[in-house]
Amino acid sequence: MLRAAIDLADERGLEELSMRNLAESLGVKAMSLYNHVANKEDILNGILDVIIEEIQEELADREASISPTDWKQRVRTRCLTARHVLLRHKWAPNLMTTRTTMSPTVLRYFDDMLGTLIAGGFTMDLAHHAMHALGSNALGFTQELFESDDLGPEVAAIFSQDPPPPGYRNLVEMAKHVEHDAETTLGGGCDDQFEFEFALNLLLDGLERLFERS
Amino acid sequence: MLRAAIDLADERGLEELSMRNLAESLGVKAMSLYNHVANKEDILNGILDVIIEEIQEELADREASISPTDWKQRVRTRCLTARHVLLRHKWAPNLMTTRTTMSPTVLRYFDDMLGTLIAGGFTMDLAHHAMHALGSNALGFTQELFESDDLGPEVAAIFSQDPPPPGYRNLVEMAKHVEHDAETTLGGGCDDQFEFEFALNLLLDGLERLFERS
DNA sequence: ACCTGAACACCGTTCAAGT
DNA sequence: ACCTGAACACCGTTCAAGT
Repeated sequence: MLRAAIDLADERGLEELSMRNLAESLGVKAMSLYNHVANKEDILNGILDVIIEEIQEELADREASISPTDWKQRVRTRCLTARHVLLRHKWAPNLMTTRTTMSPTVLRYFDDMLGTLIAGGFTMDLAHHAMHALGSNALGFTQELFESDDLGPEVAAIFSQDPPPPGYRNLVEMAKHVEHDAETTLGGGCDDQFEFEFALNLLLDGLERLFERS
Repeated sequence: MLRAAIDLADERGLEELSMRNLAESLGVKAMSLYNHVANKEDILNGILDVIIEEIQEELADREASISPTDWKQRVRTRCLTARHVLLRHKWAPNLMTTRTTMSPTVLRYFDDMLGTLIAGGFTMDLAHHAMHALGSNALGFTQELFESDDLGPEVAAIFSQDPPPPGYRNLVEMAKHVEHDAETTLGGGCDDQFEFEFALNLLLDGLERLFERS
């Protein structure tokens, strides 16, 4: 049933995941779902747990070859693996940011990350701040505030004016620069994978410096 | 009207912001709202614009005394000011993460941030990546994945067991450590302000190093 | 134990009708 | 120009009734 919910979200989006739609995809009526689950909240928390388990499974393969004390490589791998799984479930970040309570599965996931830092020699204090600083990177996503593919008509107008209107000149120039640089672009937009790794490396390098001084 | 929507969200939360409730708070019927706005989406985008404008106003005061070329201090001030405004509107981050199109007002806000980096001497390339790396920090929030105040009964049970169950030991130890450390704690939870600034400084210091080598 | 139809209290939104 | 009642197509959820 959680599987069916995930498939539905993958194929039709999060907003199409209603009790009625989910029931239909299972060949049953909506009210029957309440025999297996307390409410919709339960389903949403449940599918997130399944996603986390997917990440953990993929991690088991990828982490095996890395030294337990090489915290930097391990943390990087954890974040990149999470991101790899989330690419299959693009709705997951939006769901994660709206969840309010944390399940044991998610807790377990964070415990592994924290354990990686401790095993690498972090003090409890630095490890604590590091967990917060990694933030959503630990779960494989960054807050995408630049949905450059879906700019509305008003914004499109700003970018097509020549000369560009005052107050928007820097962004227009940046857009041109990005477009003309074949190395950092993918299909006209930004290279999300590169940007994710750039931010992640910034954080990891910063933590490494603090670690070496502690 | 946008003012009324913001007040409603401030007082009763984002989920209580419905067309019917908003209309009632204006002493009018729900259908009347459609004479002033195309749909609810318009309202949500509109109140975010108002929030951005609040940030810009507060920035006008705080930024005046900082040198235009001191990008680090300026960016830090921008992020902290945004955060300061968001503390008055706790629902705003959740709303920002679900918006899909960007308004000219938001665009303008990002243009100012980008301009700050350019004025500080950043290459266009580094400035571009910096904008992505700052992510939600630029708008004053980090993805709070640790809502430590609202842990459900299952999670509470994990933290109250002695000895702690395997797989959760690092987190339990960290929780104890944080609780016993009066300097880094506020009311038993984490010091969100400290964590925000910690992550922000990590990013700023990292960018500074890249800047000096470019 | 599991399913279901009918109903309830909500949504956002449309439309024809009022002033 | 602005407001409104009635209605539509949706929600999540409850409950009494079926097997």
